[in-house]
Amino acid sequence: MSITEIIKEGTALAVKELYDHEINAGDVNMNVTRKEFDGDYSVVVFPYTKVARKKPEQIAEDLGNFLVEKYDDLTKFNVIKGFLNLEVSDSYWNQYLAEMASKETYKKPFHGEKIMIEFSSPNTNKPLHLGHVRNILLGWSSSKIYEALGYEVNKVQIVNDRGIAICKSMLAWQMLGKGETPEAAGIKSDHYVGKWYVEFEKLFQAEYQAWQKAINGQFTFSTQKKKEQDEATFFKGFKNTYFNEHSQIGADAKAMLLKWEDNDEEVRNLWTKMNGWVYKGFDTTYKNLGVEFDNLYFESDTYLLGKDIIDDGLSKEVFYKKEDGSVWIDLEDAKMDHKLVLRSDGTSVYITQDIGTVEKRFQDYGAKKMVYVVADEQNYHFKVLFEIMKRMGASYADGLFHLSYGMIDLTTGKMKSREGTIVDADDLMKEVIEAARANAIEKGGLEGLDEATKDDIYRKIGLAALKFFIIKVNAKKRMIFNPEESVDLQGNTGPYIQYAFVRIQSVLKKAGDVDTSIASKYTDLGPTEKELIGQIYRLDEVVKMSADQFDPSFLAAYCYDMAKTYHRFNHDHRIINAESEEAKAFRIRLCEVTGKVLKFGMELLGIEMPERM
RNA sequence: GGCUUUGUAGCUCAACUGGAUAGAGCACUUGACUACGAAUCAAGAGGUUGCAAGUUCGAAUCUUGCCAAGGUCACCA
Repeated sequence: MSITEIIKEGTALAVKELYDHEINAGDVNMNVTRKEFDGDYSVVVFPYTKVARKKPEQIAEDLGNFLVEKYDDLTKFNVIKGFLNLEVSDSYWNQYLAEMASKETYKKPFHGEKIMIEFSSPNTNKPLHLGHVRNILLGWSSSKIYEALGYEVNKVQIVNDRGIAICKSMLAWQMLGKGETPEAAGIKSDHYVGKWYVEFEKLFQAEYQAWQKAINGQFTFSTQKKKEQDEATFFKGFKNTYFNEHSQIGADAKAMLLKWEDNDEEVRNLWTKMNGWVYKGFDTTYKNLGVEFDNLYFESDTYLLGKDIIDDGLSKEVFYKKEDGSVWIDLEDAKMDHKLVLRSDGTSVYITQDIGTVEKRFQDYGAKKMVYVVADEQNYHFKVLFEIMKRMGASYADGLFHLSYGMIDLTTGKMKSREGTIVDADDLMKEVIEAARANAIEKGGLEGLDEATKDDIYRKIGLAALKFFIIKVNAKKRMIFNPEESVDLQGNTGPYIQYAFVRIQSVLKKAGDVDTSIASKYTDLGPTEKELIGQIYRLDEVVKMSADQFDPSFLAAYCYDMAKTYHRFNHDHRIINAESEEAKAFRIRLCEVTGKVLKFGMELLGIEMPERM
């Protein structure tokens, strides 16, 4: 039994024996003792004042005596106000450390359960940006965390490879590209397709501007404007209508989409070619980010799915049909709205294909847990989707989870493609690696290594800075991205944690072969040493919490705290020239385990550790 | 307007899910390298947790009402 369980169970037992009152061991209110007090764990005794009919101080005294008397691993206690501070024996910590040192890995063995996690899921008309980076880091890290807990994880993305957006890129390339290729243009291929998307927008805007000044535009403005509305505001709001009803180039793009749906050979060939460029570019970006997927779903394969489920749902009266033939679901009793699931012409909408796709995924893989990493702007969509699946009686409905994360703002405001403030993923990675390189060269410390090894280290440091900067923030919250802070190497950063690891490797290397078997004879653990073991002890709990809440930021905070404690430990204690052989053995072992835990934890965040830096 | 999320130090974020004097980093001031790597450590200063009530032995956390910011309410995806 773990020491925390002993304390909880023991407290429950004490309350039963001393005050004749049943409590659940799991409900015992216990936490790590704050630094300013003596002890390792603290039990809050206020909740027992009613059943004990005593003052909190007296209750704490009673419980403390009971626990220390009964359990050898609890050696001392002190009482401050309503808090019972317990001290764990050095031998317990020492034994625990030995156990952790002997483990090959901290990963749990496969237990048979499966989970599918969807993340990234880009559109194919433009390259990946900062928003995708947060998405990918959350998805990747969650995958690693579930793997560490013994799940089989299927990492998937749905590639939004069809629709009006890619047709815009295709049309612009067809009109102005003159058969050029990304290679010929010397541009990374996904950026090249993105370029044509921008070109389309330019053409469209030019056409729209001209129309606004011409007689048709002026007539529309004067007849349809709201009171007091000026011309600029009106035309801003009118853009979509113009695209759909008046624009020539808009009509051309839509015609192309129809041809695509009709399997027109020429359009399909162009589509295959340009999407191919995009995938090639994405592959590079994913590789540089250090992520990969197990399965891809393409929207072009799935966008027609779901209609049969709608039919099924109609017969089950989950849905209802309006007179015009459109199909709806009434979710008012779940505090939502009426929602369209099939158009009056029988074609599907966004949610229809999601209904079909979720069923397909369950048939493909059979995971009871299926997770969608998607920004919080789609909260309502997923609420509706999950409610529909529940009403359809899907066996996996309770295992559906929307890992909803806040969008990223820049210090200058929101990211908006129209205002050119999108932070590109490739550029960003390049910048952080360059910053790491410049800094490392300035600091020195990599003498004697060849260029390739150095480059690999710069890459690890730069990416650690970027990734940790993003993943340390609570996933649900909106975050502000400051490019300068994202390349910081000091303080609460990825490189700070890497540096703790590098120091450990350096110590271990210098120490050479040390017989750690005598570590258990070291019986005079200092506060910092205990604190460090106490943190190591929390590993399982933190991984579990990150998994349960689908939020790697807990793990990020954990790694940082541990690195911080290690740096202090390293500063306060002599390791190689310790005061005794036992102390040396113990500290070497503590270094080993801390290094292993840090590396393990950071790996779950998708961050690599360098041996030197 | 309905629903929803957020508001904590100058800035970026925490607070183990209701516990002790609300903690870190950055920036600022000061000290520590002939100690196993100073990308480090130590110290200082910085707070009416948006505002106001309420529940509780105890509230940043729960409830309600205001204030502010974001998201969403398409036969778009």
